[in-house]
Formats: sequence, C-alpha cells, structure tokens
Amino acid sequence: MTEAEPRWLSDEDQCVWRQIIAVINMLPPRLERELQRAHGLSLHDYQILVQLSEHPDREVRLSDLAEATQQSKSRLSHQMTRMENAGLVARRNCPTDRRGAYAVLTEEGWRVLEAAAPTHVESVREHLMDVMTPAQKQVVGAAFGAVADKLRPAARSTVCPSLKQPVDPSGV
Amino acid sequence: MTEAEPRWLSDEDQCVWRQIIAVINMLPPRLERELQRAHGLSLHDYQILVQLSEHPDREVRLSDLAEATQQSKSRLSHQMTRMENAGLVARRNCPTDRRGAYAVLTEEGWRVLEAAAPTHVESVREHLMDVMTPAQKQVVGAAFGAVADKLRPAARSTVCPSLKQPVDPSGV
DNA sequence: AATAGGTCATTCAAGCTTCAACTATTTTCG
DNA sequence: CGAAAATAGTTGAAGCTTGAATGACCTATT
Repeated sequence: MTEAEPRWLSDEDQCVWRQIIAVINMLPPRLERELQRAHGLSLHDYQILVQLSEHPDREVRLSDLAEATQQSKSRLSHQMTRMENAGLVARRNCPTDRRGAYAVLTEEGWRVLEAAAPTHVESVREHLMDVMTPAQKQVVGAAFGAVADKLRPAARSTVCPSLKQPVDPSGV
Repeated sequence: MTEAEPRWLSDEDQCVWRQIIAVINMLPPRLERELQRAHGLSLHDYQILVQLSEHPDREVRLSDLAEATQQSKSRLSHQMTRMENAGLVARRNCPTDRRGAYAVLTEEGWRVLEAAAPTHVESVREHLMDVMTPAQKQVVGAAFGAVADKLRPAARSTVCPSLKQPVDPSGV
C-alpha cells in the first residue's frame, strides 16, 4: 500500500502501526510457549488464575471475569470447562441470582499459579519490560491505557460491586 | 499474587503490562470484526494482501511472507489454501528452487485490497492512531520497534529512522 | 559422487475460538 | 400484574491455529 489519498496513514503512523502489529503477532505466542513448556498453562489460563487470585475469596462472577480478561462469555465458558477438568478452577452457583455463577480458584490452581508466576514474569521482563526504557514504559502505559479505555465496552465502569476492591492501580 | 521475592514487576510496570495485554486482547478482534463485516476479510488475510501488494510483481516467496507476517509456515500454508480458494491469491512454483513457491496476488485480490484498505485504515485510526498524541505515537513506535526486533528470529531492524530520535516524554 | 544435514513447504490431528442459537432467570414498565 | 426485553451462562458446529511429522529438494563436505 503506497498512495496517499483520502485519510491515509502518514509514513510515520504506518511505521508505528506495523511495529505494534508485529509485537501483537509475536509476543503472545512467545510468552505462551514459555508458559506452556514450563507449566503447561496457556496465556489465557494464566490470566484467569491471576484474576481469581486477586479477588476476595478467590472467586469472581463469570461475566466479570470475562470482562476483566477481555474475552467473550462463550470463550470463557469453554475455557472454564477445560480449566475445571484440569482441576485449576471450579464453578459455584450464585445464591442471589440463579442465572449466575462464580469461578473459584482451587487449591491446585493457586499452587500452579504460584509456581508459574516467577517464570512468566521473567518472560515478560525479558521480552518486553526490560527492552523499554523507564520513560518509554511510562508513555506506552499512558498511550495504551487510553487505547484500551476506548476499546472497552464503555458502560459499566463504576457499577458492578463484585469486581474491584479500590486501592492498587495495578490490580485489576 | 503477592510476595515480592525474585524479580517481580514494579507496580508501575505491572500497570503498563496490563494496559498492553488489554490492547492485545481487544484490538485485533475489533479490527477483524470491522474488516470481516465490511469486506469478508480476516486481519491475516489483509496483512498478506498488503505484503504481496508491496512486492515486485506482487509475489513473495512463502517463507518470506511467513516471516513478514510473523506467522508459522504451517499456518501460512493453511491460510494460503483458504485465500486461494477465495480467489485472492495463487501459488506459483519457484523456477530456481523446486522446493519453493511464490504467493501471488491475483487481480481479484488486488481489487479486494483496494476496496478494503480505506475502511481498515479508518478502523486503525479510530481505535489506535487517533487515540494517541503524535509524541506518544513516536515513543510507542520506538519502544515497540525495539521489542519487535528482539522477538524476531534474527533479522534486521525495521524501525524507521524517524522513530529513533529521542523524545522528551514531558511533551506528551 | 555420495551422504549428511539443512531448508521449503505441506499435512494431520488435536485443541482453541467464534458465532449464532438456546435455556433460564431477572428486570423493566405499560 | 404480566408481557417484553434484557442478562447470565451454555452449547454445538464450523473454522482457525498449533506442533510434530513428512516429503521433497538443495548444499557442504568429504
């Protein structure tokens, strides 16, 4: 693609976009392979374990979990089934809403997460965080924060009580 | 996720990492849905069409194409089969290396790309480029260029020169 | 010229993701 | 109230991705 016609991307923007998409294409597979080899977990498994571990009683409503991990309910449902079969999580019916259910972290799931976390963090450092300067990281954080906010289904940012204790800005 | 024992992530890094992964999780599906609805193309289809369109004779060796689009040969092979069936590309045997093959952009593929490009560019703008300030874009380009370079098997840098000049992050 | 070892590309099977359809429950509101 | 609409979550089938295995060909070394 070359011609500059209506609302095209400038050369600089084009270049930035290609770097971003290259990272999007390469980073998750790399992290996943390392997680997989070392602990038999997928990246999505890991993200779910992390979410659960950070919530009171290590349980989260499925809808909230789907939103927190940026995936469809359908996918989460399949994912849950797999992780349930692997013994990492369990489902629990919601007493106050009979449609609903909680995902609960099992003891096993907690242990696996504890074991996997250091390796995974090391991967993230090696391939991402240690490659950027502190100043770059700060700008990237701000820029991607804005992008992510705009991508998120805007509705319920402050509503749902079962999510989010206040405090820690890093802790979603 | 609590103890800080080995090499953990700082709160700031943690926060940056979560923004990045949120974008990685949300951006491609969003762009893909818009491309799909408007032109029946997947993001990977589009990336391949773009690559081909930019090469002499609109053809590229499959290995090179796989590398340029950051995917495995296996995946590309399946992808090619699908796109061939859709009439977007064709395969051509390499005359000088009988193991090899070229992917060639068809007339149809070119037309589809021409039709899809404006919409897709608009999506990229809307969800990504227009959300970042020029200064942010520059820093993100440089940072992700470094990350991508380190993730790539061996190859050369693809950071365009304009991104390499340092930037004052306070001006962001 | 022979052979060992590399590269190019495809195939298969298993697993994962997507989308639409579906059940069951709760909420809205005329 | 009671019908319509919205929400929570699941399911199934089709399609896509992955990783290992394979076949075919090239290249370096001897």
